[in-house]
Amino acid sequence: MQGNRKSEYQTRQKACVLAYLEAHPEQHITAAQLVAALSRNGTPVGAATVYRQLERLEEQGLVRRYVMDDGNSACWQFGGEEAKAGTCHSHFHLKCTGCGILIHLDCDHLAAITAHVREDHGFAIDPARTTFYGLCSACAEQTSEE
Amino acid sequence: MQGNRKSEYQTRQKACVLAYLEAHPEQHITAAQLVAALSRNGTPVGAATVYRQLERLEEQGLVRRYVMDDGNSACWQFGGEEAKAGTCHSHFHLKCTGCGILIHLDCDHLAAITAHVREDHGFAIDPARTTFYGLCSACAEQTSEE
DNA sequence: TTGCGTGCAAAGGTTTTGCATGGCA
DNA sequence: TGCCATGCAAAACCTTTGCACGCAA
Repeated sequence: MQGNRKSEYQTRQKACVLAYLEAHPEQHITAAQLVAALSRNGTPVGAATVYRQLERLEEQGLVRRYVMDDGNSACWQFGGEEAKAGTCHSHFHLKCTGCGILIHLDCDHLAAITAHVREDHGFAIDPARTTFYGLCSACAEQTSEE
Repeated sequence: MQGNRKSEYQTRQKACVLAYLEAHPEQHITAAQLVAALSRNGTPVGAATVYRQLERLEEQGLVRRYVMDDGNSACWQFGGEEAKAGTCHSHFHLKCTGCGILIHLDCDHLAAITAHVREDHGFAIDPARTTFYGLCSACAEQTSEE
């Protein structure tokens, strides 16, 4: 079931987008930043193409999309190798809305969620695309004392 | 840190916005829906006013703002006080990546997740911002036979 | 009366789409 | 060669802001 669903061309722009995200694995990057960075890199890519590539990469599970608190803009982060290798299919991610850190959570307890929801609610959760939002312990302290 | 900062007029529009949200405590309502609903109700309120009131209500903790991972729209829901109290108002959402349907999931089993992750992993999940992605039963069938 | 709240419209920003051209296979 | 991908620009979208008028206190 893996093969090429369609003929997908190998283009320079595609490689540039992915390469940049790969080079910044722990950063969340907005579309605008990506456009600017690539332009600065000497390999300019149109905004429309960036969005189209990001959409495609997201579908392929190579990058992950996050939404900023204001809801006006989204940012992307490379997170492909794990998702690609399939080692993430039983573990979830925690994204701190305070500092933006991404925590990989390996826990059998949580793996049971998928089964529970599928059996009791008829919904097949895709852990690779699902991220828990909240506050990490450090940010929680800051918030509480504010 | 509480309510009456003063010089807040009591207007019909303000009451209408709050009344509508109060009347639909378990629903997510977008600004556009709110505008449309109020207009249909015979008490039209301008979009700008709706946003201004929502912003104010959010500050006062009377309503809560949700940002969908779609990124293109935000929703509001009445119920700030309960959320603050921390009572297991664990209300997660399932979003089907196939048809886009949003399922509201009220389930005690899932409420335990929040507690577990907080205690064992030191991470305070915010159910309001967390959405499970996956496939609903209908879309799962379509995909499997494709 | 005073001044906040409202409405309309225009601005602001992000993301999507249309269409002709260019590049990969 | 065929066909996908790109780029530019315009559109679509949600949200915010400016300004004059209306209404609550």
